Amino acid sequence: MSATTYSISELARELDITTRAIRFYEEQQMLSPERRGQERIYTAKDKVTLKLILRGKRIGFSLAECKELIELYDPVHGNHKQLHTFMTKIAERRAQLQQQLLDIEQMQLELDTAEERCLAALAETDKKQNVIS
Amino acid sequence: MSATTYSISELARELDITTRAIRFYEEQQMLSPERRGQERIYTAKDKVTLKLILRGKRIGFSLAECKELIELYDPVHGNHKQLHTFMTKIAERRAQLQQQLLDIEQMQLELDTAEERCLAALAETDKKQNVIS
DNA sequence: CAGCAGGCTTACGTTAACGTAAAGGTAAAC
DNA sequence: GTTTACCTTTACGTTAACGTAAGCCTGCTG
Repeated sequence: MSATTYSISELARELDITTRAIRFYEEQQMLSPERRGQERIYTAKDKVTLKLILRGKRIGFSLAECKELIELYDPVHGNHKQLHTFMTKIAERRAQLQQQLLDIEQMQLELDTAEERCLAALAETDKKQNVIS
Repeated sequence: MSATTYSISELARELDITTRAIRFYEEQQMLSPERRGQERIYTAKDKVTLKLILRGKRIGFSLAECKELIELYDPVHGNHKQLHTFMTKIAERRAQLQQQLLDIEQMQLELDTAEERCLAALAETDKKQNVIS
């Protein structure tokens, strides 16, 4: 069972990012792919990590925050105190996500009314059109 | 009915941002408060705009995107073609919000399992503690 | 009237997250 | 054997979104 691996450009194509970005994430210690000579070899796990990063970014997390999320996802190795800080961070993230849900709901409502106003205005211009034609 | 107005530092305190940020948003044409001499005078509408900006930022929108949202919120004045571009933008934003909802759901699930692993690990260390004590 | 709180403008500094370019190494293909 | 297609490192450039500081005006207040 030879595990599937990826070259950097394969991953870049598949995830629609640049190789530069991938290397940058490695600089930031969010990835540590194996090497065959100089070349970076990525595993399925690396791909998952990258997807986590991209998802984090989509909801406006900084790379630093994404890194924390990845560490949460990592096998827990810490001591009692570390575990508590982890739990605290998880709670914080949860609260943030909750706030974002509210924000998104509100924004959807506003898009609704904005759309209504647009439609109403369109109806107006259509009327005038009819008068002319 | 003298409308309530705010000084820049009042708004800053209330919304928990700096006066610099508020002035910056004005530079970016997202606000245009009246002046009494040199001093900026903010109305309730300005406050709403600022809240829109802050909410946009919380869900990871750039200021440029926030500005678009504000323009959507503005009284519609455009012509037929403009209205259609507006509607398109609204649809785009809606799709983005929808994706964010999915992303947040996924992340919540992952926080769940991360928390479970933490709790499990805590239970382990507690066991050892008991053996020692 | 000196001092302080708050407001203004102008302008340079800073951080994050890459983009872009230069210079070079390897391996298959023509 | 030299293009072509990748890969590498190093390093400077760029944009967004303010932070920070300097220098100045103004209206109280002790």
